[in-house]
Amino acid sequence: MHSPDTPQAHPGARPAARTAGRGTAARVTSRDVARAAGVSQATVSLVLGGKWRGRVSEPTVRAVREAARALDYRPNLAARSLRLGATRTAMLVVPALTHEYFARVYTGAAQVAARHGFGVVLYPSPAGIGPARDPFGSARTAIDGVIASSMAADALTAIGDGGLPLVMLDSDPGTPKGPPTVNLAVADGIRQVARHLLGLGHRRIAHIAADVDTWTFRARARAVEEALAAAGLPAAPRHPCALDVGAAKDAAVAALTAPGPRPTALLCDDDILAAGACKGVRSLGLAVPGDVSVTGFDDLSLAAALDPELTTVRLPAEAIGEHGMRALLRLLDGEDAPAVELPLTLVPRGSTAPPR
Amino acid sequence: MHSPDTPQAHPGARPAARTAGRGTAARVTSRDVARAAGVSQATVSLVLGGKWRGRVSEPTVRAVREAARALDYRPNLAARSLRLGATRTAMLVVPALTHEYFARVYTGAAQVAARHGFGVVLYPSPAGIGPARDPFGSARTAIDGVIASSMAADALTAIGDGGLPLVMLDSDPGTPKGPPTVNLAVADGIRQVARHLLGLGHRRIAHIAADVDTWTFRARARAVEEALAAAGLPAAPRHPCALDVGAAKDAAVAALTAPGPRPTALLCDDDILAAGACKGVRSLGLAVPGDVSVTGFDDLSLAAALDPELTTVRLPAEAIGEHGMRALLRLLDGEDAPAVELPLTLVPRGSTAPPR
DNA sequence: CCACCGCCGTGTTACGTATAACGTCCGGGG
DNA sequence: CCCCGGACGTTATACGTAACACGGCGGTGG
Repeated sequence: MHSPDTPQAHPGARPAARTAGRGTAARVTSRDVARAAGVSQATVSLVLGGKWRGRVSEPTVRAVREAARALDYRPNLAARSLRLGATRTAMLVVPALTHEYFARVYTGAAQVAARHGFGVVLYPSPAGIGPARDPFGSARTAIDGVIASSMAADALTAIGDGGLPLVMLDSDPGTPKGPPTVNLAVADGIRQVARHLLGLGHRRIAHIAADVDTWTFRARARAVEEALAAAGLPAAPRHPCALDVGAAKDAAVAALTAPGPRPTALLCDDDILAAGACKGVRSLGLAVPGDVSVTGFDDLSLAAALDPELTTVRLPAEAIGEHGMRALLRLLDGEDAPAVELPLTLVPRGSTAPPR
Repeated sequence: MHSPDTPQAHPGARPAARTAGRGTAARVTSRDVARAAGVSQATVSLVLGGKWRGRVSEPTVRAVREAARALDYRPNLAARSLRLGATRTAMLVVPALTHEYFARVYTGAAQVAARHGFGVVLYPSPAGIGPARDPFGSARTAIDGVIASSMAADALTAIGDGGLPLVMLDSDPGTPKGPPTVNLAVADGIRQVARHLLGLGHRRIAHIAADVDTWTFRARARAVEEALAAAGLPAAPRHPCALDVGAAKDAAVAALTAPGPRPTALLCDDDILAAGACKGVRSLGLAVPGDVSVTGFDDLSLAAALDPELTTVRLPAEAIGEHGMRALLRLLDGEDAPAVELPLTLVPRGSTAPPR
């Protein structure tokens, strides 16, 4: 119906027909500004670069600035990058932008970046990591550093940082001399959830676990064990499942119909699983939170859209992105960045109640 | 013979001050490749640029390619952009990346872009549109074109396209000689929802409307009127509200407690409103869909996470991004792009049933 | 034997910027 | 009187790539 697109980039691309049809965006260069201001191009560069103290008189500075504004001068970023050998651009690697968490991480990183004159680009095709030897492709020459989120350590080396400054988010901080990390206090978050449930009187808690091998989910699983052990309770039965609503529903049903006394609470590894768990509870004719309490993790917008609203843990996703970007900026300045761990906060809502 | 290696004394021999601790990523240039292959830099550029038909012999071509691969050569994008006057980068302007729809649009656009050697960057700070005269800032020199989604036409001019090629998504196609548009068949989508409800037997339908002044929501509102009128029914009472769960809940309560016979169905402008509407229904002690049917629009992942799952309309968000990118590519090739309208599909699920 | 042409490359230049190195003009100290 | 040095700019250069214009060279036709 619509035109199919060519599978490979055509080598004989057209000369792009500069300013085809559109308004002729007459590129104004620093030399044009210089001419207009009656000075040399070097002076324009000095003035607009801000390093003119003691080198250019104030009237001249004003003249240059005036001319630049009058001509609506924008420095050519490609030329600047070529000259400086730096692009003032960071690349953010995330598994999937459609997951709200990562979109928020991006937002935070971009905000801080913009404040420092940096841009943030996303890793091209999360799914299609090409031949191992060509990780970033030519993009490697177009970025100054990399921020990678929620990646297995080996997956990162598979991508290949290409010797670029690197910051890792939500990743294993274990490696002693590895890249700086910005992490969430996941264990503490889980502990808060557990204490909340225990405080309500729950003693039989099942764990709906995400079957995903990343640091954050491994940390969540371990934290659940530790939190219950600390309360002197037996280990919670663990029901691993894929990270989607349907799988979680099945896992919840399995948890609630397992032999032995029925759990009164389902502690879920994240909000999506919790949504599925709620459906599982109801599919058995039980009520949330009347018969079974359910908790989530992440505080996606989903959590407040469910009925009842999910008791969950808020992740400061934007802050993760912000700190990640700040760490990268420090790296680019030659300093080294300290590891960061951000605190989480429990958000008690309607999906939890004392057991009947 | 090779060119004599004249070791000219560089005036400013910079010892790579920046990369202090990190691995010094020895930049390999096309000239290095040329030396290794025993040819000139021009030949390397020709070969790697793909335009050597009849200009370079096949053995030489192989030698160059071999050398490039051996040295792991990556062309410097800044230099290429400077030379070509084009950056092979598009900018996508969206209101909020954290909205799943826009994240999916980005994904689609990026996919097509990558296939053509293009990159996609996001408009820096959606919230902070700075002084009107400096819309894209210097970024304007770093992009070849703009794809703008869901913007009021005037807001776009406020941003200022800066004379760059422009494609508009989900926007008013009204302007005769304006930019190419890629739109959704919103009216038809609403019609499908309305027919679905009417087919189930509903006759008293209230409209929970988003109080947002963009093309897509204006189109939805008008389509609701038309669809009911076409069925010979009186206009649906319209309850506008902000685009969040809480507001929608209140609006739903208002709709259901208004004087006169109670509506048996709530047609909502999008899934988020539908989620809120469901809560409103239940807050009155009524059931979905037993007492009141509820429909959404967008088919966010949220729709399948709710209980019951939402009857909604699936938007081909990725396809919107893909077509947007293709249209921009055509514009950059000097051709002009036809307006596109993508079809929507109803997704019947558990939130609708015949009225009691 | 020369003119001509196709093949296979090479020399050179320009893109726009940042900065090192180099004047130039003056007032003043020795 | 001479030279020094600060204030104020300018000239020149390099970043890495793409592409234009040119040029040997070997064969071929006249």
